[in-house]
Amino acid sequence: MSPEITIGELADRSGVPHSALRFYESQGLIHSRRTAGNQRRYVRATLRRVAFIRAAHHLGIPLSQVGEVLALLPSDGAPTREFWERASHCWRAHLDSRIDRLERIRDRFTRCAGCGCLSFDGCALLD
Amino acid sequence: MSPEITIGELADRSGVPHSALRFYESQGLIHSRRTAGNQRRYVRATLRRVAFIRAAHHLGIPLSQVGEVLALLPSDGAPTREFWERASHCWRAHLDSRIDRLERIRDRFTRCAGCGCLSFDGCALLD
DNA sequence: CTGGGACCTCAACCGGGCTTGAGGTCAAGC
DNA sequence: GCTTGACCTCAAGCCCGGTTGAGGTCCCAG
Repeated sequence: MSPEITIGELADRSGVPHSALRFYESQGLIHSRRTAGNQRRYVRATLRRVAFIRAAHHLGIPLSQVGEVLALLPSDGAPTREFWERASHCWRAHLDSRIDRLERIRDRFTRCAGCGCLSFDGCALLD
Repeated sequence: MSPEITIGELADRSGVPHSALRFYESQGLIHSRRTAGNQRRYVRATLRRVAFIRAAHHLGIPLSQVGEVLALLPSDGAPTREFWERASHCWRAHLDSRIDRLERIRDRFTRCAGCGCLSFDGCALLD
C-alpha cells in the first residue's frame, strides 16, 4: 500500500469524479505532486480534505469559502479535530441562518397568501 | 391613463428591470402587444403577473415552474384569487419541504460534528 | 423639424460547479 | 513490443436568471 494514491483511487475512494477532483485542484482546495510522467499523486490526507469539501458542499457552503478555510491548513494536511470543530461551528451558524431566513419567508408568505392580495401596495411579499 | 403601459412603466411600477421583463417575455411568462413601431405594450394585468413571478421567485420557485402555472391563465390575464390560493398552497408545501430538508441536514450535521469523525466509514454526512 | 430619451434586437457574458470531448501520453501486463 | 486502460491538457458546454453592450429605431416636446 503506497503512501501516495492516484487520481483514480482518490475518485473511487471518495466517490467524487476525476473531473471534480481536477476542478478542486484548479481552485486550490487540494494539491498534488506530479510524477516524472506528469501524473498526479496525492497523499492520503487528501481523502480527508475531499471529505471535508463534500461535507461542506452538502451543507450548501460555496467552494470559495471552503477554500478559504482549507487554506489555513498545510497544503498536504488533513483537517484536524480542532479544525473540524471550528469549521463546523461556523457552518452550523450558516445553516441556522438559512433556516431562519426560510422560516421568515414562510411566515410572511403565510400571512400574505391568507390575504390573497398580491397587490403592490400592501403585500408584504413584494418588498 | 392609458389602458396599456410601456415596458418602462412596467419596470418602474414593478421594480423589475427592463432586461428581466424582456427575459420573462422570452420565456413566455408575460406577453405584449406590439405597436406599429414594434414597441411593447402591456395590459395592466401584467403588473400582477410580474408581482406573482417575483413573489414566486422570492420563495425560490424556479421560473420554469412559475411558467407552467401561469400558462393556465389567459395570456393577458392576471392571477385570480382562486388561482393565487392554489399556487400559494403548493408553494407553501415547497417551502416547508425545503425547511425540513435543511433541518434534517442540520441535525445530522450536529451529530456528526459532535463525533468529529469525518471519516469515510461511519460519518453520516458522507452518505 | 430636430434633439434626446425611451425603445428595439441580437449576441456575449457572469458565477458556480462542474461535465464532456478532442487529441495526446503514460504505465503495466502479456 | 504491443495493447489497453488510466492519465494528461485545454477548451467548450450546461443550467439559471438574468446583465451588458453595440448598433439601430421610435416618438414626443419644444
